[in-house]
Amino acid sequence: MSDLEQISLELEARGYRVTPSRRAVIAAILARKNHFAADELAKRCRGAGRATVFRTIRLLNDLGVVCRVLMDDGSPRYLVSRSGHHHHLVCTECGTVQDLDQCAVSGALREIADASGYEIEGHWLELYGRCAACRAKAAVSA
Amino acid sequence: MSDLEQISLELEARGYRVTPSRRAVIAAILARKNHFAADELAKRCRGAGRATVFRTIRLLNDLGVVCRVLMDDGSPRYLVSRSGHHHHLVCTECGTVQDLDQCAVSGALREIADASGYEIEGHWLELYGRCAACRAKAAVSA
DNA sequence: GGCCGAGTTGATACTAGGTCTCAACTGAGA
DNA sequence: TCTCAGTTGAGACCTAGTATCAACTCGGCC
Ligand SMILES: [Zn+2]
Ligand SMILES: [Zn+2]
Ligand SMILES: [Zn+2]
Ligand SMILES: [Zn+2]
Repeated sequence: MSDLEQISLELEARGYRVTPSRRAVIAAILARKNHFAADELAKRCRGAGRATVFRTIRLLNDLGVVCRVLMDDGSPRYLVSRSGHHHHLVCTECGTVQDLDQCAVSGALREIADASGYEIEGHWLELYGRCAACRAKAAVSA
Repeated sequence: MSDLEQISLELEARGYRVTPSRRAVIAAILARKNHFAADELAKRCRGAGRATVFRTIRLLNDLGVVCRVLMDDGSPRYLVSRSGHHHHLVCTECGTVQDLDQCAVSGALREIADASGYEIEGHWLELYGRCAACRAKAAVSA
């Protein structure tokens, strides 16, 4: 079963219609190798208007099919990624995003909750760095 | 020495002029008890135009006088806060922001760097929860 | 005092990244 | 076939800024 079909089934299972517009958006997303900007996808994706592209991205984000990633300049990008709680490691040179399978703050939460009196409900974490490939390239050219 | 004077000296020490417009913006910021939106400050602050308010906020942010905080709905707010690396704990009910004196991820960075091959350069972290006051209020009304 | 030039200002236009509105359309089920 | 909730898209609108640029300010120098 293709990714497109799988996502379609997921949509149907939750009571959403799988329309031609939504198919077009999902196909355009799956065709992107790396992360993408919503506006860029809207321009690239004939078959769905801008509002529908944004709505579909939000829908897929809610479903856990895509993740929203904040780049180091603060601009948002989207990424086909695994669902469930996780964070990303973004290369500041080439933009490659790597999923992190563990949450780097979960361990500290109890301590922070105790010290602050807050009941911690959620968090947002992005990590920025230079990936192995970019570091190797820099080492060669240096 | 007032906060306003202290910040003015800091500006002068870095080669920036302390103009009436900047004084007005800084005074308006210091008058805010909690965090504030840049646009809201621009509306409230007679004595400086919108562009100058935004420019001054950015300047103060660069100087470490104010911090940018992402609320849980993603909207940015600013806060007079200490300089240096730190994070914030935001109450999702009343909006109170608490400075955290320790960085909750610094311990995990080495491990993540080793596992990923990335050289980690920075990160962005916000924590969300319900503060002690809001929890107490909820408990009473329940 | 007068002049210079860098720093600063603010009105306005512009941009990114979205959301809202609303009339038109679609399609699954009664 | 009728119905009506779900969906769509053009376009208006919104927030959070940044870019432009002519005008202004002011410290330093003659
Ligand atoms: Zn890279
Ligand atoms: Zn986490
Ligand atoms: Zn609170
Ligand atoms: Zn930190």
